[in-house]
Amino acid sequence: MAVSVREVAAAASVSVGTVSNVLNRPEKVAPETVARVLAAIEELGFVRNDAARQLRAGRSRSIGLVVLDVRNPFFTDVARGAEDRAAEDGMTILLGNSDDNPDRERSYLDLFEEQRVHGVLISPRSDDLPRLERARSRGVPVVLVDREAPDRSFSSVAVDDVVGGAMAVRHLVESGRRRIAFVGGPSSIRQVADRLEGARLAAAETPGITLEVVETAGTTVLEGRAAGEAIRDRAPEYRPDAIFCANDLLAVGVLQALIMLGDLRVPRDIALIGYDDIDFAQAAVVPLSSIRQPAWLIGYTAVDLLLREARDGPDFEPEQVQFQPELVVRDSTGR
Amino acid sequence: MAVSVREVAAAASVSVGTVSNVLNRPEKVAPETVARVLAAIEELGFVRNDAARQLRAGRSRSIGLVVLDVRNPFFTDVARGAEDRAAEDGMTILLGNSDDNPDRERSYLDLFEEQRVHGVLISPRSDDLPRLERARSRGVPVVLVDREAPDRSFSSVAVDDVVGGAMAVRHLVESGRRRIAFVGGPSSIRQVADRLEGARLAAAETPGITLEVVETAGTTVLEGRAAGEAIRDRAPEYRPDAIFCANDLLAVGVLQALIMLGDLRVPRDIALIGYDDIDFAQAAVVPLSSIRQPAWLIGYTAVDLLLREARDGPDFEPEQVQFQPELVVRDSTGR
DNA sequence: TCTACGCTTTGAAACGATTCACGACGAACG
DNA sequence: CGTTCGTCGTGAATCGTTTCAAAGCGTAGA
Repeated sequence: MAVSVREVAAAASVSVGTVSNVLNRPEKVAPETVARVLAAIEELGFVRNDAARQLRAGRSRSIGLVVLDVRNPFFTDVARGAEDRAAEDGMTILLGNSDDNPDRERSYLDLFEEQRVHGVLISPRSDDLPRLERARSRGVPVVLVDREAPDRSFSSVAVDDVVGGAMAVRHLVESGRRRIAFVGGPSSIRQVADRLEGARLAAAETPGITLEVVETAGTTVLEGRAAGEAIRDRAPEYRPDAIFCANDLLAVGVLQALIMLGDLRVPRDIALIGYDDIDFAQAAVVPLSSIRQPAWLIGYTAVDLLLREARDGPDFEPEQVQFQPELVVRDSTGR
Repeated sequence: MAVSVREVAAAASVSVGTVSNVLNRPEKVAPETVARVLAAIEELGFVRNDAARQLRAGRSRSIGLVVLDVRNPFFTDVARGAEDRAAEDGMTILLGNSDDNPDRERSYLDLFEEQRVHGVLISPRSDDLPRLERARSRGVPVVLVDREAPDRSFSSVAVDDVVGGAMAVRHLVESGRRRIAFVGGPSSIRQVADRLEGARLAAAETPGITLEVVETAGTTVLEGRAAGEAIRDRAPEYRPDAIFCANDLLAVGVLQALIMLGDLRVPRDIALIGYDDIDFAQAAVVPLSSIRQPAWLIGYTAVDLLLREARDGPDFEPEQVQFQPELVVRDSTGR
């Protein structure tokens, strides 16, 4: 059924070795022979079998990427950055999304290991570092995305979420807000926990500021809407005067609840700030203030580190790249 | 370096065949032996080499999916549907995005063929059907997503974009609009062309309706903003009183240009309707009317067809599934 | 005691591309 | 004319898993 090098070789009256050379090192083969082999390939419709290739090579030409949620534009931007850098070296990205589920995360890791990927990029949900250690000890480079290893044992590309969280709350406080609510969860997600920590630090800087936590089960628009409805339905005196959402998706949901399904005004009654500065933040009902992260660059840099680690082998020195978040002020916090 | 079945076999004092059986048909092996082999696997840290597995099996356990743009939430939803259905059969989705670039589309197809994927889902940009024919003739099932084959020679899952386009314009006309602009492009994208065709049909139904086409180079928020700015900057008498965008991303961009960067009011000055009904449509500055498509279901169904085709072999009868679009009215068309 | 049967296990063959030591050939050189 | 060198091409060995015909072994029935 499938056409193999052997048949191509027969058709072109050369050996299989020559066919392989035409495919991989054409300059080593006489031009005339190259032409003959290419003609045979064309005629027979030969397509290289990547599995056989990989088997021989020992590893594949792809890189695994596990993200928390593909539906979040932030992560698709990261993926694009990764894809672009990978393409420069003729590599491919295998994209998996864990949905913040440790089992899914693990199953993607297993899958990637079986595929003998060139390396794994992961924004690990849980603190399953031992597992990552093991992968690495098997020779699979691992780069942490959007998260740093506690002991700097892994390379990582991250943005300081504690600083970002503090930025957001400091901005709210400076705009005159006092009763702040943090909407986000679950706290098992590192990003969420860090942003909250930053928020706490910033809140503590000024006396009289209260910081309440409204925990959500996830970070989607839907969950944001639910949290927003809960806040909207409180008696006015129990409502916060500002909300900081762990990401823009949540903020969009909160916005829907407050404005569209309720009759609160943003920012008059409640100020709102999100995180990630996705494309839609700017076009929201009330343009959303947010904390911007260089998503594309994160992905690009992560693959870059990964490839360097793969090249240098086990004596590679892990490297931590840290980007700084940036405050983007729009109407939702009362410009 | 890497641990192979051979070493596991040696460690457990069995043959390689038995190790393989433990992995694939444990019920055929004596329980005690299974335990011994599993212990050896655990101890040596054995990980199956998928390349070798595939080489033997002849094809991989993944399905290729080429989408036009991963940044469009519509397509990530399709991808999620596909992933969910694939997972039911222990398969994986390989995601590639063509960016509406025929070269990229082709290179992903090549890649998938080399990987010996189980099949390919594609929303083909160009009319490169011959290429798809060829892939299929090599035994790779192909299912068209969001597009139908002219001659019904391929299975497909689609939504009738002509009907959807007509729906949108009919709604605008019924709301009292007369001078309609269609924003979208390039027309080489089938979805864009079809939606425009539907728009033309609907416009022709009522005398006195004009339909102008504002062609864009792509379907992103950015391009929408550019088109919106061009329209905004016209003298009032040359402005349309309604805009139909080929997708929600464009509509969001137009919205930004009209309202945030300009001072036109939606829907008072101009009504606006998009397409896809992505999550953000509802939370836009002015909640966006749109034409909804069952994205997740499209992906799910496409994989389902694909797997059926793979099972039934070459005598499979191509099947066309067609979903109906649905009008969602929100403020942007003046509810 | 012998045959038949079922349950386990065995191990060589196969999948297809790549590699590499080696051979063939011709040209250049002394 | 013999030697050396360079260019091309060869084909067996290899990667790791799965498959499958066959064999080993114990038990039950004849």
